[in-house]
Amino acid sequence: MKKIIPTETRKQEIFATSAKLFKEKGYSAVTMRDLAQTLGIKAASLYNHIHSKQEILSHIILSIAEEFTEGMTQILNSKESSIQKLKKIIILHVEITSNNSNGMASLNNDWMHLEEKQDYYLELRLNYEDNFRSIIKQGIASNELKAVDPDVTLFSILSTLRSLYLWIPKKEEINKDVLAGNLGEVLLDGINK
Amino acid sequence: MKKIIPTETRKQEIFATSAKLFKEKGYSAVTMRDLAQTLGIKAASLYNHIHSKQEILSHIILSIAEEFTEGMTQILNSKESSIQKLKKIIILHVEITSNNSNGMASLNNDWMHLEEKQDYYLELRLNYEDNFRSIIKQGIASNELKAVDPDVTLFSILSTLRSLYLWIPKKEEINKDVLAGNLGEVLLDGINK
DNA sequence: GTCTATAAATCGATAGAC
DNA sequence: GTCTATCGATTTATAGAC
Repeated sequence: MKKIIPTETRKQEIFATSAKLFKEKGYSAVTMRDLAQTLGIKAASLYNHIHSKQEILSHIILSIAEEFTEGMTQILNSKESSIQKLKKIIILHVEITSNNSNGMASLNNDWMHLEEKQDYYLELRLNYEDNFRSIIKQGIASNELKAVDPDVTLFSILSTLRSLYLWIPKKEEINKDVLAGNLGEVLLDGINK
Repeated sequence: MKKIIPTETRKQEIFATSAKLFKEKGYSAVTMRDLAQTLGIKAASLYNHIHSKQEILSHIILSIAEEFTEGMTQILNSKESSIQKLKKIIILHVEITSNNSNGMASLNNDWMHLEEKQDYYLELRLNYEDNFRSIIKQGIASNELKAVDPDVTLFSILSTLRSLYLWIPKKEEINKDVLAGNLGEVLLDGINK
């Protein structure tokens, strides 16, 4: 009796496996044969589930980007201190990265290989950074944060949060809340005694 | 009269142009024809100066990696406080990244496409991280630094420093010393008032 | 839903003229 | 030192049998 996998499940499996391979070698270096072989099928069979390699990349990156956009919107609408908003942003990154660390690699490193959807992705990213920066500026204005160059602060925190995908998979034993807490300490309070 | 470019100069030009293209699209997505066209010659002509595409990547990444190794050795040998050593590491990253931000992109994102030299690169990187971590641990032991998880601290600072290549090219008006100073404030003292 | 076979384009690299 | 021409391998994607 032949094992039949429903298309929708197979499609999710293709996205997940692709993200894993894209993280290891990057979008351009992963061939449809690599992907098929990892899934235990032939390359041609992939096209019964997806239309193109580009569609895979598009789905991986944009689904995460929209998740970040949604999270940022909720944080902006919450009536809390700037420090609390920054902590919520840290939690947002830990949460999304924990659930999809492979996809985060594509979002960080392979967005430039997006074709039709690249402009849309860049728009989401720019808006996200603008909102992030506005929270930092608000924190400085309300005297919660030190008056360091907001761009340096944004760059520093965001660089760390964007690199979480490299680090979280190696720290599986650690609790997400503990990690977010430690990151909040280091990123907000510093390490100098 | 024909313009003749000495091979050694041309070779440096090939390395520099490759690093620029590798930063934009990644090693795998840049073809020898892309590279040649940017240089205004034909692809076949490249092979009068270099032996393979792999040789280009190898040179770009390993020359920088060895620069970091050398810098770290000097910092380790300096008899200073842990805080001062950390500040020197920040300066080292700002310095190297300012001089070669395109190459830093390859070092960060394309090291997995190294072939013969990959093990050597990974050895240099691992040693660098071990030395970095030992400075942090020493700082905690001597009561200079807060007793946060050393791995979280290492990850956070190193993520920011490794991302400098994305940011420095956009901030050309800024002085390197000012940038290193601001980064030291944010990374070491935090932003919370 | 998966397969074999193959199309059409592109890849890194080489040979040899100038 | 650069060129034209080309090789052999590999790429994404399609057609059609089962």
